[in-house]
Amino acid sequence: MQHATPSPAERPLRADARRNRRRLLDAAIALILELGGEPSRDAVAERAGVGIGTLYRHFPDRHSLLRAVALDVIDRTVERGEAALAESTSGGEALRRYLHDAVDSGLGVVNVVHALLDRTDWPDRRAAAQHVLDRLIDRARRDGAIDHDVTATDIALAAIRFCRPLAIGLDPAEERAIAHRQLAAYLDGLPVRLG
Amino acid sequence: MQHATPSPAERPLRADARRNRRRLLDAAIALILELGGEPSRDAVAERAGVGIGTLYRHFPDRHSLLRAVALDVIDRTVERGEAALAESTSGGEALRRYLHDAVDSGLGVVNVVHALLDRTDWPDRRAAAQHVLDRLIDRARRDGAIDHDVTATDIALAAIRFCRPLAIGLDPAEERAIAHRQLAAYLDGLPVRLG
DNA sequence: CTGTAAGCGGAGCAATATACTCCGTTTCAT
DNA sequence: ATGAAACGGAGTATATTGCTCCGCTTACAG
Repeated sequence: MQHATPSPAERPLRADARRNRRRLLDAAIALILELGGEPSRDAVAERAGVGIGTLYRHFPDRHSLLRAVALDVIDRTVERGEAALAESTSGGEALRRYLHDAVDSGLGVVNVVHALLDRTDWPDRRAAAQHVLDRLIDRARRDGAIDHDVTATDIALAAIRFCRPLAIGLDPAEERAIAHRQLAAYLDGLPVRLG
Repeated sequence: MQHATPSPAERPLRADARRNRRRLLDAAIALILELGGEPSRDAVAERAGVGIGTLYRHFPDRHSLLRAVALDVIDRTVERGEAALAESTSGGEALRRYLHDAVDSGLGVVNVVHALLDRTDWPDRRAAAQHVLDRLIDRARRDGAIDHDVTATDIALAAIRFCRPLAIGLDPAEERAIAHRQLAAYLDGLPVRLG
């Protein structure tokens, strides 16, 4: 045990491997958002412009692709949540911005994946997401932007509803535009006005 | 060609056949609402407590079950829309009632089915649904309940969004309760208050 | 009560879709 | 230039689903 044997995960990926991994993730996200369900492996590989062998090398078993997709999206959402918290002038504005960002960053896939995955997966990330949301709500409350009867569950469920793809054959831009419009109206209707 | 040969469709179904048909429809609706997608034939038959042969006798080809489900739900929705129009004291109230009824009567399956079916199917019913919606909006506008920039498309898309199953493993009652809460907030946030 | 046609169930086969492996070829990094 | 890493995709195994067929059961008219 002289020099710690570097676990294989540590070795940096070759450039093409990193690129393909990213492509697979993006393809999977796009497909899930489009069809509102789990896409077949072959479809993901084709969409990514990559061989199936490549998909299996990066994501060997049934769940690992979905897991990776969920982590990717959650991380992005948490990051944006932090930014919203840091940069917004009011709690209401931060919360509103967070939810609109969630629509844009594809949080919808997490909902879809969530249904397919064991809840015991990635407890840490879920905790991180939960934590950001809690802080957002807390601040919005302290600023008087939302009532106390608006719970974290309400917001989480709203995120699920408004981020979920309509799966009606709309193109992604239109889909997002609609989600933003509807979300805005919903937020306007929540007890007490959001900044 | 003496006495007009009665087309087979005309002969009234035997009592058990009618019961089973109804069961199949209900099972299909429940399954679609639960999993947010097309259920397998076998699953529908099992849920209905009926043999697969029976399913195929009633709905011989790929689309006929889905079509029947959609017609069933649309008819119910149109009916309720008419009632809302007839019984409500204001246009805003009628529109609000219509949307909440849509959540209850499983309009969500139409969204799901819609994506799987050819749009050229059942043009008549679609027209009927469209017509009720148009009248509801027209009346709500005349009553000053909604602005002119709230279009029929907005309302239709809202119906799609709020009726769509969350497919998160909630039981149906909870699912509906959430949809009602969210819909209410959304409606409150629409330009100009609904009666 | 009885006969019979309408209806039922579900085993089982065919078709399709999906998961996953394997290995010769290509690309990257040094 | 060369070895290690990664790639592609044909091909096979497996699961899923769609659908048929026919012997049995049930409704209901007479």
